Amino acid sequence: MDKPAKPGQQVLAALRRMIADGTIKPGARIAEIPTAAALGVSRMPVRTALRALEHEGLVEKLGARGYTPRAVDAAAITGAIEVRGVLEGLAARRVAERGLTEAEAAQLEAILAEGDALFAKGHLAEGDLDGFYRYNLAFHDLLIAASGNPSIALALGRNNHLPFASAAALALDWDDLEGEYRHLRAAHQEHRAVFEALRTGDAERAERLMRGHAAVAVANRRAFRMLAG
Amino acid sequence: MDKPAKPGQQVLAALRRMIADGTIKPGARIAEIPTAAALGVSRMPVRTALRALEHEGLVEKLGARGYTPRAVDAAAITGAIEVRGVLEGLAARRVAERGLTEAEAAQLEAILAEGDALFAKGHLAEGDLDGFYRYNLAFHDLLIAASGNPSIALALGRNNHLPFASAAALALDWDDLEGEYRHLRAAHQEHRAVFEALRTGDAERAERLMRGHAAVAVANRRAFRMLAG
DNA sequence: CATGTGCCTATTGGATCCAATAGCGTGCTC
DNA sequence: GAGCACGCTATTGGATCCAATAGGCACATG
Repeated sequence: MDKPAKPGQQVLAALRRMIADGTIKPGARIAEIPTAAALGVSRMPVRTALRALEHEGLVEKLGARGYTPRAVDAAAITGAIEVRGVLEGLAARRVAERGLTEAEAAQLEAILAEGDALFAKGHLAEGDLDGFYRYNLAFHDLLIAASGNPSIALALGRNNHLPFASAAALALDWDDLEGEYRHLRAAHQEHRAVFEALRTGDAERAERLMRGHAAVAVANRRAFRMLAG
Repeated sequence: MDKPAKPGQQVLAALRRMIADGTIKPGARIAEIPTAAALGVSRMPVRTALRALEHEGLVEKLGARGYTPRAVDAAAITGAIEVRGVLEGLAARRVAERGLTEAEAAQLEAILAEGDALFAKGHLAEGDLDGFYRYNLAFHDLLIAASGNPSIALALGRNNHLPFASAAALALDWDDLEGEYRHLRAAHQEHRAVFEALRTGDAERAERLMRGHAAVAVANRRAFRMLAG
């Protein structure tokens, strides 16, 4: 399981990482040939990856002189999180309006039970962060899938690539695990509240809750500290 | 101006058209080699175009057996329009919250004046449809740009490729020009209402109006008739 | 007769090569 | 001395070739 990654995917991941961690600074040119040489592949996967990153909005074409990373500042991240908020809010609204099916309710309950289990003992254990990651993602994904509107998932696909913008991107402060425990538990309780709104068919409330749920990520100071540092 | 199109762009446009007009039906396989042969180019631009269309959500990968057009039904279009509604609603909200600058207000007023001129004489002339198209697009684009959130424009980029989903896609019933005149004038009046909400800083109202403005496109029967026929 | 296995072929992904193009520097001219 | 034009070079886009892979079919076996 260490090396099954296809070359093309590795190039894409490598470029994403380099852009994210500042190895390639915004404003710097990204040409195909040097990049391909540096990564030890041909120009082809690099070209593919750059086109994909352009579609994702991470880089922008620089005329006929290659690409350059798009500057990603705190405002951009905030904007992406706002977009996620309204899209997931729309998903929640639609699910509430349509009403939960038996199967969906059972599935959501099962997912939320995982969350309950994580926080039952009052603190975070080692594997719990990974557990929360999966639980959180499952909740959001199921909600989006249940919305019955594929355009929502499609539109969300973009934002998830920006750092900290995705629901999957947990910005954890490892120096303040108690604080993080409270944050994550609050998020879990918001999930429960959304679930109640869905069950009762309160579309307005479901949308509002879901929007607010995304907004808390904006308040996470850790993300901005990392940007500054 | 007849032949300046780059080969790659032509392939992309050709595939889009073929998918839109049903030359390639959903469920049918799109393989690189036959497609390239049919279009008289090599596999490379076809590959590029298919990747782009996949990002746009018009086709989906069929395992290792090529691509297939995504089925686009009335529900999909409705969904895309809903997404456009919440995104443009978010843009309007942000502009209203932040307040219009002098320059933005003047620009919007100039654009709206174009709309006023179009409807002043009480009926639609020949070139007016084109005029409305440009006016409408200018209004929406300016609003999105003024939101200061590039993620909105990025997310909207996806939906505009689906037929009838974009603000630029006017579904006109050429057999009922009087009815269309009323529709378009109503849209123009909604623009005016949004502008008022922006000026007064009523974010809630601006968002609601903008959402409703997108929703009227859903009610347009013409789109569904075209789908059926 | 059904099922599992192994080979074969069709198809995509990657590498290398070639052509077109745009930017840029230099030199000439006014 | 400044501006324009020409040619050069760097870089992307396209074509062709090769390798890896997955799906399908046939055959053998239980």
